[in-house]
Amino acid sequence: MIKYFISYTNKSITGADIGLIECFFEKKKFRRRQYFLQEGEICKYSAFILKGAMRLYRVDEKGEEHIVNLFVENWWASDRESLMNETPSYYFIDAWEETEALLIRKNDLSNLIERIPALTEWIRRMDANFAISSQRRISAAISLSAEERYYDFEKVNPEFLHRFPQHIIASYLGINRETLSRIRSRCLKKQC
Amino acid sequence: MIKYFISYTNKSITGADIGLIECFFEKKKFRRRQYFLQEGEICKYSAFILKGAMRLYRVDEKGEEHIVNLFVENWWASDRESLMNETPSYYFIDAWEETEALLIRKNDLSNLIERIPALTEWIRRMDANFAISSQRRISAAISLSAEERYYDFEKVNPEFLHRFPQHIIASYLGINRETLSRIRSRCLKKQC
DNA sequence: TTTTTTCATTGACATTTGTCACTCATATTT
DNA sequence: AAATATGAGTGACAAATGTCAATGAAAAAA
Repeated sequence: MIKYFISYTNKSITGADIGLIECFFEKKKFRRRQYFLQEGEICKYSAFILKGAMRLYRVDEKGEEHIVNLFVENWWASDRESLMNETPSYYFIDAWEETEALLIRKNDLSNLIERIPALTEWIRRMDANFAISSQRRISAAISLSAEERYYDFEKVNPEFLHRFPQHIIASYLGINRETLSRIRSRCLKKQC
Repeated sequence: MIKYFISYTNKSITGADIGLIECFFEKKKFRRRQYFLQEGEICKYSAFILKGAMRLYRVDEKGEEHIVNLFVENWWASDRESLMNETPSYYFIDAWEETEALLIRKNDLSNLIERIPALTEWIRRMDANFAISSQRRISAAISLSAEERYYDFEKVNPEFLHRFPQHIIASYLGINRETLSRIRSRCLKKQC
């Protein structure tokens, strides 16, 4: 489990550090559809996903789910707004697949980062990755049509296509299932 | 100038640290419309804005600008994807207002962070703020109508309303100027 | 196996948003 | 002052996307 971390860093980590890391993280399994966070709760943990997939979504007044983010192996799942400010979350996070994750509390992570320089760098890289994917997503959302967003998604996240059903992908792209279905059938007719 | 940093951290910073920080940052002024980054260039610096406002945007095949982000005082302006991966940027960043900023190279910032623990914490907080605002933006983009997005924007960024013209705000929201104009006039008629 | 759920597709139609063309007002530059 | 750029508003119409309703297939549960 700790291998995931180590393989990312180029700096050496001592055995003592590894012990320290292991004792702050708590391994937890989530069954399909099990909540990691519910609307109104304060997010207490960041979850590093070892195996499986989670989704972060908002539920609107009509009860519709809107997929704000999808997380798979080696990504952090959390609502950073709630975690950071200790405010009730507007979102739900649940396991879409059977999931295994390492949980850590905000303060524990801060402490570890302070003590282990290699971790600092690794976490910054994860933050940068998140920032990059968010910027791409925003750029697509404001400047591409539904169809273009889908093809972009196909190109950037090909593995997601098989892992999540179409209505989840549609929601992630900000369109409804019917529209996505039509985009796909239009594409099949054109053989593209 | 360095005050901006210090006021954010709760930890004490020594005079030596301040000297170190000052010698890595380079102060630069941008005239209105002056580029900080152009499409195809590799982003070499992060810019911490002391005074003014910058915009990050994409230009599509038709030559239309799409505002991906707006930055004002105490925010970092950069294209993290280009900065991080040292790849040519897809975006432009320019000064919308007369702007004064502190520039720093990626490696210099990494070095400073490694040496000054208080900075680490502060930078993490900035990264978290960026993550929070990105998530809000994505959530709005995929789940709200143009009208709802505008009212949300009004609520979340009231200061932007007076600082940027309507066509910039429209683009930021992913709608066109005419639609925004109609949303506003509809609202005036209803006295809301 | 039978029974439910979940997921995908399609047609008819409504609504939202975009496009184009034109006008006016206000800054900004010459 | 005249000329030019910039920003905002509006009508007529087009295109994209959403909504509702119905169907069938496949997967999961009983």
